Amino acid sequence: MSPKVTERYREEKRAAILAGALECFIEKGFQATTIDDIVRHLGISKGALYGYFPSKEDMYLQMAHKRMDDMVGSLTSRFKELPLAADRLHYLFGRFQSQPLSELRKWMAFHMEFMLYASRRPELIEMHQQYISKAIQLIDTLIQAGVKNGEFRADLDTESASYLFWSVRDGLALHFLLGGTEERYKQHVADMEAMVLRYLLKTPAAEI
Amino acid sequence: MSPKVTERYREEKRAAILAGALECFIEKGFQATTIDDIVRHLGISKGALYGYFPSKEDMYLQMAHKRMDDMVGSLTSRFKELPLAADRLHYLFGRFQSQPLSELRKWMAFHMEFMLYASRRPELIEMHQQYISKAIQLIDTLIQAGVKNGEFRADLDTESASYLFWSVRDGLALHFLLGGTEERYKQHVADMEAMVLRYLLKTPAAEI
Amino acid sequence: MSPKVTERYREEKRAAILAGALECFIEKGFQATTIDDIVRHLGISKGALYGYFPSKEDMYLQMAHKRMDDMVGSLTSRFKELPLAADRLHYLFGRFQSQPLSELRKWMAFHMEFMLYASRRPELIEMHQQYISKAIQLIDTLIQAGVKNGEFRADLDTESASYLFWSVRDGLALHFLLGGTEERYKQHVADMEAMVLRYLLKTPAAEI
Amino acid sequence: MSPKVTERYREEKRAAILAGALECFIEKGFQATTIDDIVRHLGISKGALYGYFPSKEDMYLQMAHKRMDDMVGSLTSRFKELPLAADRLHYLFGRFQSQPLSELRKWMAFHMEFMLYASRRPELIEMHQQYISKAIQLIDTLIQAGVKNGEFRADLDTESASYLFWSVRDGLALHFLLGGTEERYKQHVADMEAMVLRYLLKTPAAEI
DNA sequence: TATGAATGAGTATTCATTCAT
DNA sequence: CATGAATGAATACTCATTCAT
Repeated sequence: MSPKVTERYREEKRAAILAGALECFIEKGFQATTIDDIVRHLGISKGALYGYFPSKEDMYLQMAHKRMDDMVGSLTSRFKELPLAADRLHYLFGRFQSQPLSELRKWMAFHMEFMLYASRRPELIEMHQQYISKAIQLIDTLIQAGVKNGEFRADLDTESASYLFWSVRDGLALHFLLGGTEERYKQHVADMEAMVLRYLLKTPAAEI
Repeated sequence: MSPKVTERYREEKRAAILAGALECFIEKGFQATTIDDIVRHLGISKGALYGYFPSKEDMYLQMAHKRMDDMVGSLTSRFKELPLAADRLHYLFGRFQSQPLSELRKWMAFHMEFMLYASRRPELIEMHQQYISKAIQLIDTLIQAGVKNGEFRADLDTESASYLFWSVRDGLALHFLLGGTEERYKQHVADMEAMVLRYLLKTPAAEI
Repeated sequence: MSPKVTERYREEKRAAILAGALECFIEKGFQATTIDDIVRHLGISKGALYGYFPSKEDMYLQMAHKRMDDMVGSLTSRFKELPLAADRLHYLFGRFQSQPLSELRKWMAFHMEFMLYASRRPELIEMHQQYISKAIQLIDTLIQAGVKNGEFRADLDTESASYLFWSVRDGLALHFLLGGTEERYKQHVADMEAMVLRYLLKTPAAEI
Repeated sequence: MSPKVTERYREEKRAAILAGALECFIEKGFQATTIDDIVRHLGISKGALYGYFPSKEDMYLQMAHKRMDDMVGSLTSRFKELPLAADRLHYLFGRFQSQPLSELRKWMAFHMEFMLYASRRPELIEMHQQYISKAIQLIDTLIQAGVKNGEFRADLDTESASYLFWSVRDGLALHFLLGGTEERYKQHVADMEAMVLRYLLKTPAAEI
């Protein structure tokens, strides 16, 4: 009869379990992580975990969505302070550069395993498209604003450009998944920024 | 009793097994493919298979190497007929575009599974670096030739540019792993070519 | 604070729980019905349920007894209005015939599951004998009355006849557990009545 | 390349596993018997068992069919030596009587668990009807022969009578599942024979 | 009394690899 | 060399029951 307290408690516990499970997944991968790993890590019982999530797969899905929403939310709010499209992009590349490589690798592995997993399950593909389109739209909107501003070329296919943006970024992370130095990675991100801007900007002379 | 014949026979059988296994891996993925799947597909016995390969993992590794060597070899010989760096790149993008999406997806899934697999096994990372560096060097050499030619900008970090080249390409494939139309994919490859060339070429005005 | 009220309340709640649990058991079977199913069906909490019954098994047992007592009670009172043994039997067969097959099946499954369950637990067997003997005695008494009346043959082993009566009845239900039409079932019950009467009656010529 | 030897070996092993599993099922029941119980009992590995049967359920089904076929086969061949329908029935009742109660109980429990199990799985019901109809037809044919012979009444619904026959038999076994003495059981079987014959025979005077 | 979160033992099935024939 | 029967470790999920609030 006290839904408020219980509800809040459940929500917190739920989040705690998700966080603990994420640590496990990132450390060992989705498939390699067993339910026993997770409950041991969290210090709870199997039954407790299953009281909050119906399956391992479900935990995985909710986690991926949460991560994307967090990223989009954080960027959206930050972008409000940056009126110029080029500045927004620059901010983004700065975030890419400042993320430690070790962390990027784990995220990338997590993300890839999700995609691989989804690619064998037709019912997850639709859900994944929604997931990924949030990121595409974010950049698409950014580039459209840049075009309106007069910062970027008017003849751009903005959606395609958004795809390319994420492609270089994800492709680069992919190549650093298994090796490469922090230093080299930063260099590549810088060059990537140059390449992307040269592609978007009206006057190539303006490039870095 | 002549060792040559036996040796040749073994080699052919070995290649046949690898080819059959590859078909299975591409169809179902590495983990999902069982040894039983492979021997059933090939019409041989488990014992026979293990007479040629010590483990499933080993088959996987040899296959990945073979694939890369084939690609590099095929491109290297094709490049001899194309003196201009820009033409070589154009040829490459043409290959990207003409590959059916369904096939690309399978290759990408195969490739990703390999990387994910390697990322959890430190002993495989070194081997993967060699594997990947073959592709990097191919493009690095191509770009260096372009710089020497005077086709490309002299201030390029050619290795970095090579990384970016493969990054956009692989990143794009990654985004199309789970969905997207053939048409849209081709459009993105075309835009990708524009972006890369705009980055490499001296006179952006020269771009498509 | 008056114990009477509390006691009465407990008794009613207890009966309500038993009734709700019965519905679940009949619908899904004893083993397949979970405590969660029952409390969900009743809209109460697990703790509440365990405040009234020490275990799932206990609920099961009490339920079976109640059912048998109800049946015997109902028949006993009905029999008072039927002086002739043959009429009493005819009434019984009428009840068998008029019970919808779908309902009979559920009862039969319930009954069988109880027996199977008991057959693996020696401590329940004694209890089951009491349970079953109530039904046997009911018919035994009926037949003895018929013999005294002069309706039935004097050389009958009445207890054995009572066993046979229930055997045909339960065996028939058993055969219809998994299939068969309502129509066919009624036919069999009619023939069953003919067979039983032909066995009990002095003058076979008197049969239907 | 030696299918004969292998085939025979597989068949024997298959039968041995079935026999061992049956012992376990009869001892503990289908659901209560774990795969570990069975392999421990047989002294083989789990993998070996699953090389012969795809699932526990499948073993169960094959076993039930084999048992029925064996019974029908054995009776059919025995009946060839008994021209009179009444003798055939008498032989059957003799078999019922001579079967030790302890064994009957186990068979009955096994049989009941099968039915209960099937009653919750629509896809098994059809299969069960075929299973049971073999027994019904055996007796139906027997009774029809008796009618033609002039031994039995001409106005019988022979199929219905066949149902009644098995009903008394199975119902009796059901009542002795949980208790009762060997002696009492034999008495009931004898009375059952009397009841059934009195029902079938033209001249009741001819009974016992 | 009522609640419902937590417990944790229990189980069918898969599959890479071996090895006797 | 080839065969394929055998091995056995590994793993997600269920549910009757308890007990702190």
